[in-house]
Amino acid sequence: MQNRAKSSVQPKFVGQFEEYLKRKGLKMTKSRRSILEQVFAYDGHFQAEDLLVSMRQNGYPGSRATIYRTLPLLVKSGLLTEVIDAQKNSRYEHIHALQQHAHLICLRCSKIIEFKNTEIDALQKKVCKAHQFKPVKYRNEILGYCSECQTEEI
Amino acid sequence: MQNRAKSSVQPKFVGQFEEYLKRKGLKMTKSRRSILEQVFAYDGHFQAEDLLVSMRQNGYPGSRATIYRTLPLLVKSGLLTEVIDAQKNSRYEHIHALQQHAHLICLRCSKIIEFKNTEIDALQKKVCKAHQFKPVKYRNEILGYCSECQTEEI
DNA sequence: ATAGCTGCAAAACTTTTGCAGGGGT
DNA sequence: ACCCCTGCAAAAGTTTTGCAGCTAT
Repeated sequence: MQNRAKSSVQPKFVGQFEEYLKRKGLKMTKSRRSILEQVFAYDGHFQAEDLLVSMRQNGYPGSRATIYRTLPLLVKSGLLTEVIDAQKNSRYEHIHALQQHAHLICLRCSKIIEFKNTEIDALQKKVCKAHQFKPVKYRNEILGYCSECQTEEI
Repeated sequence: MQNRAKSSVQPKFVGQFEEYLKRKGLKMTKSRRSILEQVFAYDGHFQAEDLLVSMRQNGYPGSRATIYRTLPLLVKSGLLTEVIDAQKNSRYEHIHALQQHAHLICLRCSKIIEFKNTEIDALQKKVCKAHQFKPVKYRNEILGYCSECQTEEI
């Protein structure tokens, strides 16, 4: 039972979550802290179910329900981003400090390639402003075939 | 039993679908034709279930399964576009001839506002090319609060 | 003390699938 | 004829929820 990933969450992220919770009149609990830790222990994109398995393996408690209840909170607190994959399931990725990015998702091998493009971001913000729309979440996913899977037909 | 919406599908769309089906070794059937008609009778965005109800109301036969099996074909034939809504369900809209567009989706009232931005489209294509990625489907949905629902907090 | 949390299991929902019979080409 | 299609109902799979007991503040 290696207590790995124990210190992988930067304090400022914990703080950001606590602040969000407080603002909403919610509480910081052991479960939520554990989930926060595990979430940041992930390198890439993961699903709720992945997280559950990972938590069980690492000896953390936590039920499926709690995970499903917590992930949206992390999204709303700004620590997590939700990506809808090719199978239309929710995948998440934590903000690794860097700027926002979008995804190319392969319909055959399910690979997810990240890309960033500040021009697109800027244009999107402009559109929102023009419509007096207050953006919360951007979905900018391009589905198709990656260079290795191009032979595949739709 | 008004036989409305009978002629709302332009022949060229029927042709396009037939061509796709032929290319795939599939058949044009009554069910598929009915679904095509009903799909083009819709003004805005609809879900599979909406279509089922609408077809029942208009006296068309057709089961849920067939609808779920046909909509993806229409997408692949290029006649329909899939949009993932705030609840993560599939919504569809037929191409009303015009160019591609993206969506602002209100998290509170679920309203869907369309917008087009050719600059964004061009940039996305450029990104794909840079990654040797063959795009099939673009998801460009911005979730947030429309001008009337801004008071709402997340 | 008082909200709010958690876990479990059941429920809810959309979407998919197996199968037996019907239908285009 | 052949293969594809359809309907039904059941299944699958993810996500949500009710409830009873527990826990931060």
